[in-house]
Amino acid sequence: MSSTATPPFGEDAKTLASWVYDRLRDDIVAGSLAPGQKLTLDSLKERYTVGVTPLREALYRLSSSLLVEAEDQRGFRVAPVTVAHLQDIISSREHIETLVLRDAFRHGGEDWKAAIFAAFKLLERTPMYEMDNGPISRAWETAHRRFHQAVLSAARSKALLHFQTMLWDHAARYRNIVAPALLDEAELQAEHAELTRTIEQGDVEMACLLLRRHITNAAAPVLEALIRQKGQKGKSSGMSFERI
Amino acid sequence: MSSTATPPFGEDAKTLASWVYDRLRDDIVAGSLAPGQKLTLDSLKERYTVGVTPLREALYRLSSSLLVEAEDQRGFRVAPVTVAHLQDIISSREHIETLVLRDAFRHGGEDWKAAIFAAFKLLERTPMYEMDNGPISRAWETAHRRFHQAVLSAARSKALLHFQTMLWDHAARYRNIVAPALLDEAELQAEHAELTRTIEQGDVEMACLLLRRHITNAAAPVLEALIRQKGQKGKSSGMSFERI
DNA sequence: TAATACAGAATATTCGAATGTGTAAACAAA
DNA sequence: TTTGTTTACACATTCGAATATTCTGTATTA
Repeated sequence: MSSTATPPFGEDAKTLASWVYDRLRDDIVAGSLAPGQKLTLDSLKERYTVGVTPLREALYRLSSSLLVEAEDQRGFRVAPVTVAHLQDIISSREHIETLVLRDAFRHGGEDWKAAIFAAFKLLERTPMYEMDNGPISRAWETAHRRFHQAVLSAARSKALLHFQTMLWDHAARYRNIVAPALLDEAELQAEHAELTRTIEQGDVEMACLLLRRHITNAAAPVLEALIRQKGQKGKSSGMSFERI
Repeated sequence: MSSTATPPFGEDAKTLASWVYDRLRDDIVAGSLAPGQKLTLDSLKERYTVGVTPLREALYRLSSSLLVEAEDQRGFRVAPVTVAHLQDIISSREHIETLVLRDAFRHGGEDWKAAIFAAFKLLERTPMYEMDNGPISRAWETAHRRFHQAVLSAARSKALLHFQTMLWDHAARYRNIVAPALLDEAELQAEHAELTRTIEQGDVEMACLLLRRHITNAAAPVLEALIRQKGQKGKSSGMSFERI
């Protein structure tokens, strides 16, 4: 359930602070740390077996990308999940990714298109679910991310790419929390295929349109489910507590 | 030169970490901490008379907004200043602020327009320079920021407003570092006036066009000066060291 | 000469303990 | 009961010291 790896940092993190940052981000995006949940230093110390120093550094980094809320003298909590916020994320992604895609077209060459195709093929071979009604598979999440990254990779704007990454994490979180088993794999993959083909043909306008529509479509069931959830329970499922 | 206030936090910061964060951001944006400069914990400890803990927390926050570069086990440095980066900031601002302004038009009412007018009037009364050939006055910077904030304040998108704030800080830094005494006060204020008037009249398209042009125009002399600087000195003025 | 190895200094990272701040329960007064 | 006050506890913040890593200059070797 929770990511119970011990500090001996497995991958490329060279400090505890970076290691626990990656871990916290993943756990928040995956939903293992619930929206609105209070992040006590003591509980996190136990969960990740690190001291407060690297924890606080990681939490502050996450607060800058709005996945964590920090308030002076009152600690940290996981960013809440609201309909308005999801709508904001979706709409911002549509705008930003369109801008970035145009930028990518301006600077991308054949290698760019080849990388997209490779990422698409890899994604195609990766199943979205490992069990029925289970969570979205980690492997698919990675491949999906890589595909969209490849699509935008030719863009030069560091700033917009930075924003895109932030928005992506938020969108992924909503997918995982609200609609673990709600996505239509075939439909998504068809959209990826069409986007790949259109980019290969060099049709900027159509590609932007498709990307935008892809974001809308993929988010639609998530948004609907969230609206239903929020409508029903006032506080029942301790999933998300609103502002005090 | 440097901001030598002692920790007894003057304004609203309730922790040393937040206080030193504000201070560092201001000093980086003002150029008191030079681009590319190494930010040793020891030197910062002395400069601000705080321990390493709040310092590191503040530095990590700044690294998320790209004003500071952090590298594991190698500490922190002020983000370098480059022509490509400035161009990216300008172009991103044009795109993002246009989006946000459209959003503001969708949701803003008379109170919004009134707030813009008030901020404009305040800015009009604030002189940009206190001495000839000196730095841009703090008061003008604040009033200028407030005016542009007012223009965008009716927008609902938290995400885009967050991005806008980040970009603004970067743009302000380039203004301060590259072209302290280069801006044409009268021209800028004329553009502010025209923008205010156009928004009052409710002309969305024209307002977006003007805002975009304002960003371009205001940045132009800064960009030119930077290109000249970079062209001349390889390393002479220890102002900016490029990547290793 | 160039490349490598090493010692010592400089620096970054992390922990545990001390301090300060907010919060909720217990109590007192109205 | 309601309102305000105190107190005790939980928690966040911060420091100084201990540890680990990187950097710099010097010596060694091919």
